[in-house]
Amino acid sequence: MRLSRYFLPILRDTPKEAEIVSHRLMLRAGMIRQESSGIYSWLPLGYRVLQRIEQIIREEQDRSGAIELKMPTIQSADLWRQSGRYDDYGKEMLRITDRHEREMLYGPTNEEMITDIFKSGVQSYKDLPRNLYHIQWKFRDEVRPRFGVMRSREFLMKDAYSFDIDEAGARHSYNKMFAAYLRTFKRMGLQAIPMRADTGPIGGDLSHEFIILASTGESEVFCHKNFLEFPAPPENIDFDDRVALQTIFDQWTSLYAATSEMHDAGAFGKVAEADRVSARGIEVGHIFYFGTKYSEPMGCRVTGPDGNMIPLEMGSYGIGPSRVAAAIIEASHDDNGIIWPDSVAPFDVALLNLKAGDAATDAACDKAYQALTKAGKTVLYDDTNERPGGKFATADLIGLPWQLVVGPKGLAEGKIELKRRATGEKQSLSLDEALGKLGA
RNA sequence: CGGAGUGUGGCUCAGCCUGGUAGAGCACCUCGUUCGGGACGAGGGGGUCGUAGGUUCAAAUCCUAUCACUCCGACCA
Repeated sequence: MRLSRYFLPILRDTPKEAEIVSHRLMLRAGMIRQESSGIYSWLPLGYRVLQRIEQIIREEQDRSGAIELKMPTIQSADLWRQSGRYDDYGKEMLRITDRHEREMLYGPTNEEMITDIFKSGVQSYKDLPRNLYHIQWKFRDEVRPRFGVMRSREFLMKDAYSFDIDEAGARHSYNKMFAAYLRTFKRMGLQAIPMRADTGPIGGDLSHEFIILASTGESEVFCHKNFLEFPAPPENIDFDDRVALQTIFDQWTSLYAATSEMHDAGAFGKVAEADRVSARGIEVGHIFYFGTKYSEPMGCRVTGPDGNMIPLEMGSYGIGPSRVAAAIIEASHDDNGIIWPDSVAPFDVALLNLKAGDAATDAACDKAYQALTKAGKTVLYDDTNERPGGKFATADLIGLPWQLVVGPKGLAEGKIELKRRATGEKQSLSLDEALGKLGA
């Protein structure tokens, strides 16, 4: 993409409402724009990041055996009356009336709808287990939205729902998501720590929040420091291997880790002092096992082996990709701007033309652009005639993994600069060498 | 929802107290000089001062209402 043809509204000043670094940087880098309190547009650069995050989530959900579908944002109040949550959910739910005076709502979550869908499509225990997920916009009318997309009212959520015949099966389904989440966050460059969590309005008795440590996190968390080094499950893990998944679950829950709501100071005190981590954290995922809380009242049952009707054991599993985008920035930035992990960066390479209009420089940049594109790299080519200093600052702000700097001076010496954003390391190379380093 | 505060060109803000018909920096446009880590000069465009009402010869400024947004507390991906 040529910058001269792109839509990238960079801000030089920091908008005053932005309190935390991810919000500031997302606004300054032209990723998002506030439309209303807690409601944001994702501008082209931000949307690319969001899509990459979504794709990693999708790949790991699929790997674990979950099946993607798409449910609507608008739901009928009747569905929620069946579970009894229409009245329970309170003002956080955005209620809407259509032209026929029918009561509708903008979905804050989808347990009711998926249960309704599932029961209409499955009659036998032989059709189990299943896990269905979608990635869809949600709306929760937060009393106080803040921190940009970190706590917004409209937000994107991947929500998965598992259906099993019995508790043992449901626990395996839970463990699948547990392992998939560890892999998902690791791929995004985040070390997420599962912590025992309160189940809140979703209900149930087994629940973990996946927390990443960040000084601007909203919750206070306590954990064993070894969690910071734990490896995620490997790519080839067998999700049908109950023992292997239980082992992963046991490992990751063997040490102390809790949010402030679940914190047990006494238990934490037994952890060696040097191993204790008290920090602030950002919740990037939350998984629940809640048994028959929805299947029972909504009549989601199948015929079991003995011919009797059995209500399904369910769980739900959420990740907020829009929040994750902000969380990644909280975890990965410096004074100059964002430092994108390779896996979620909006483009792979920033190509900086230091003298647009100069024939030799333009030619070298064109060559690099084409070679990189052909090699499957995404390139944001700054072909504008801005002052070079501004290009460097902009490149650091938007934080692409690599910066390839091409100017007449370097070309004359046969050397151009390749900079790694994360380390600041710069190499002087010939154009071909630089392209080789980038895999082109 | 309780408490506090803010609305003035795209962004950051001054002006308001003490009414006299709107400013600065950045950004943007033109020309020129520049060009390797947020350039310089000259010229230029852009604002119903959140909205509605009121007071007044006169309102960004005073009064009333209203809307929006932000921050501090209880909820959540």
